[in-house]
Amino acid sequence: MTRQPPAPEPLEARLVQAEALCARRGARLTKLRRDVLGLILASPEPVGAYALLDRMREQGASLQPPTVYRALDFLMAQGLVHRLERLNAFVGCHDDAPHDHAAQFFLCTACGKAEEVDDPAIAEAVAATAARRGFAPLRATVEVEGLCAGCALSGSDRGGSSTSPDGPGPHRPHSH
Amino acid sequence: MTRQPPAPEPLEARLVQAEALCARRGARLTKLRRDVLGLILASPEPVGAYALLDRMREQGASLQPPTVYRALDFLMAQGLVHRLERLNAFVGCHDDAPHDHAAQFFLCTACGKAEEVDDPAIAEAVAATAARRGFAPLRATVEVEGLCAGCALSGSDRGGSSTSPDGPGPHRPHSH
DNA sequence: GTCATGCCGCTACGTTATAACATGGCCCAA
DNA sequence: TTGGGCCATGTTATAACGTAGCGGCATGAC
Ligand SMILES: [Zn+2]
Ligand SMILES: [Zn+2]
Ligand SMILES: [Zn+2]
Ligand SMILES: [Zn+2]
Repeated sequence: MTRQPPAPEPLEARLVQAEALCARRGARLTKLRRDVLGLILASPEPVGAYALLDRMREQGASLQPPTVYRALDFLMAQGLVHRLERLNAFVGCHDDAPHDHAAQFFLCTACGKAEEVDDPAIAEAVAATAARRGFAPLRATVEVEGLCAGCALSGSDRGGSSTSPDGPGPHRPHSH
Repeated sequence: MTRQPPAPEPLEARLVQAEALCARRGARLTKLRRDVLGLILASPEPVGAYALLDRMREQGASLQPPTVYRALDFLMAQGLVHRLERLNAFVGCHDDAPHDHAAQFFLCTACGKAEEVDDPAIAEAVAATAARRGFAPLRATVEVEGLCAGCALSGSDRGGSSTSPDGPGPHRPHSH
């Protein structure tokens, strides 16, 4: 039980998919960029740029902040990763064919996980309000903090080890 | 024409109102906090913490980052100011009786202004999606970047100096 | 070949935020 | 009056996040 495989197989598949996507666009998913993307996709939680830096270095690479940020810029431009403003962190896009799309995020303050959703109703509500004000939107940041389904259950329904064995706690709530 | 008074009068009124509000709650709007709030309210655009620090020092104060951040924490806890995640900056709440309320922001990348709105439709759309996922939201960040009505006009309708004489440009677009 | 382009290594720096500890005033009880 | 709890602030240092700018090197076009 030294490591459990949450999703080790789809990772490579997603990398291959990303490669194909970039190739189709004439963009170059270099080894560095691919490695960074791999680390992001492998992480169960959003990753900060400096955490990525550390992990790359642990893997033998020798690089500096600008290199990681450039890779992140590329990946964001390709829509392969999103930036979470509240966390100063990055997550892989869950879309099958990533592009520059409107997305919303639900961030659990207990377990630290980020769920990406693409809800047209939210996007439309925002667009409608913008239109009403004569505002021309370019991109919208929607990030909701709270408790995910699992943590909300184990938090209120004390004693019931229904879905998630360990309750909320271990994660630092990220004060802000 | 060295200075035009955009809203110099309501400022003091809003400070008095904030004082009354805090008093009613048993919170103490000290001189420091009041000064910080005053600077934020006086600014036509969102202000960064270190910009506040500089302005406080220009006014003779001698303080360090933690002091400003503590004041900002207090003001946010009272709902008197909001933090804009995309800008790492702060704005005064436009609500008449500020409290901890859901708000959305429209940020103009041309003129740098931030418009606060409180649109129930957006809040409800977010809440509905959260409920559907079993997610218990605590607070939502909604920040839309784009061009405000004035800048959108002067940007597309070149030559027409309808409302805003100077087109978009002088403001640094804040890359991210 | 050689030239342009794009990617990356690297130094140095700028910006934003917090930890940790010390100080001073205020109120109240002993 | 004296001590202690509480809150706001002062102070020092450092953590965390992000960028400017330059130069080298590979790749691919001509
Ligand atoms: Zn996405
Ligand atoms: Zn959770
Ligand atoms: Zn508000
Ligand atoms: Zn504008």
